[in-house]
Amino acid sequence: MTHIRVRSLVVESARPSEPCAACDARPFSVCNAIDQRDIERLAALAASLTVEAGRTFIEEGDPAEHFFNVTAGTAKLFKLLPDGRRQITGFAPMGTFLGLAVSSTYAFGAEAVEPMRICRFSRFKLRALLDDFPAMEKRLLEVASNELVAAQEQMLLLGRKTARERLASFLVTRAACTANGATPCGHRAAEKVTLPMTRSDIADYLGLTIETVSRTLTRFKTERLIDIPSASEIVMRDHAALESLATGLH
Amino acid sequence: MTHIRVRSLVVESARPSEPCAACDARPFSVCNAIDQRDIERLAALAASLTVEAGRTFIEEGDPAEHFFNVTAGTAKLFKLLPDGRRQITGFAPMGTFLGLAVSSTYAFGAEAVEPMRICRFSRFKLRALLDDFPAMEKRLLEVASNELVAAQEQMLLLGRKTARERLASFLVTRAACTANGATPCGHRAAEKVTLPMTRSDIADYLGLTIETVSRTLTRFKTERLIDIPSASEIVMRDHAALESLATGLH
DNA sequence: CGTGCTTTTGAAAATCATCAAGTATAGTGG
DNA sequence: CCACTATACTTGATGATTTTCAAAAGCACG
Repeated sequence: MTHIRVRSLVVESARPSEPCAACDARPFSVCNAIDQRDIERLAALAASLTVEAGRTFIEEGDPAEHFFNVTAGTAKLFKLLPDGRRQITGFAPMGTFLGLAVSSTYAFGAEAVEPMRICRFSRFKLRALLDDFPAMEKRLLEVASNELVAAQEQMLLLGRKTARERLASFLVTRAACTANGATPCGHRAAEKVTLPMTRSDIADYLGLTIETVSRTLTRFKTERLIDIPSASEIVMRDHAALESLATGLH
Repeated sequence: MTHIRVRSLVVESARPSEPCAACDARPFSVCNAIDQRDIERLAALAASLTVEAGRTFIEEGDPAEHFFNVTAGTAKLFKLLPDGRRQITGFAPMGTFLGLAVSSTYAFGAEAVEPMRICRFSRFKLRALLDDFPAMEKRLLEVASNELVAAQEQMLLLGRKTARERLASFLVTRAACTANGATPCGHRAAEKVTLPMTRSDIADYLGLTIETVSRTLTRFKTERLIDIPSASEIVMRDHAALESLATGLH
């Protein structure tokens, strides 16, 4: 198989190997706003790419030529300061649409946390297509609205919550959004939370240091709020306590 | 961290006293996506209200029955924790569209910083109207995208910037967005920045305490970066230095 | 010219960051 | 399969920025 390097990602096929009609991520993405009979038009625009773990596939400040859709795996979205300080603004699981912006350059970077598959669309062509599919534009507005709400919640966390509250919030949200089977963001609280990201990622997401993340999790463990069978697995032992911590009730 | 809760707001007229066609805020708002000849349909949905300074006109968690458009004055948008900790997630100047959300309840509160005029729309009716005006829906998506970018920038500030950097960022952004005449968010850097909000508001916006805000501004003054003719007026004496501070260059 | 509010300033305290080892864990090649 | 190395994670001691507590100084308003 010939891998062609385009900037920092690997192009596996110009045509989606699994066309939109059979896409696993479709039920969770804006694409499902397009009817079965029209889906071919979307598929014609899509390039399916593989991104290996740790690879940056959107570079902050680069010309924004594409939209992306995460079809498998998870990405982290981040912004950097010149001296290297990093803020992860969100994690993008399967179904996430990326690249919404009016600006001509990307306002954030994106890097694969785990091996990923993404769908890439020409910004220009997808914009044109959107004119024919107002339903998809409506979905995009819904998605953007939801992200805005999530962003405000995150601002509350970053601006006003303690380290303990931040970690509790993170775990509770993760538990609600953990992929149990296929659902990327269900509502049932999971017992076990899988963390595909490193402590460093968590720290940069919560505005803390890795040491504080580690210490806080250890303390949760000694307090019997969680178990830590492995570094990337957390078992919620006292979901109620964590939730009340997360909402700021000490 | 003052929290005065007032439910009702002052309704001045069911019909806009200044109809949409002659609205000062229209050039800066999503409403200008609607043609002159169709603007009456929008005006028919709009109720123009006066909100006195300090009044809460959106209560977090209340049923989201309306959209709002700020036609004069400035609002602060915020989220609260049960113990009163507050995070201001943004300031909404003239032209801002409020209430975008899929949820049936408001995800944030809104309170007038200065005397305001707002346009109120029934969520249900405006949604219906939007189906006839895809251009306005497109504008809404643009607006939401821009706010998302701003939110990410704010997360970087809250999660990773020092107090000095936060204040510098705040002043630089304010300078760029200060209403010089009519433009609510121009690009020319203003010398003088007017701060309609209190130190407490600034603190809650930047994730700091009022004391830290005050001390940091005083230090900027002794360092000749700014002048503070009055508590609500800041003169940028060294815009370049503030900008490099804001971007994290010490 | 008080009265109540916001703002400023000072001193002490605390949370979280930094510096520094030490311990798992995973991936690699012998 | 096992050592070996690199990386990630944990734990401890110290330190600094920011918060908290406290009080004085400005300012607006009746």
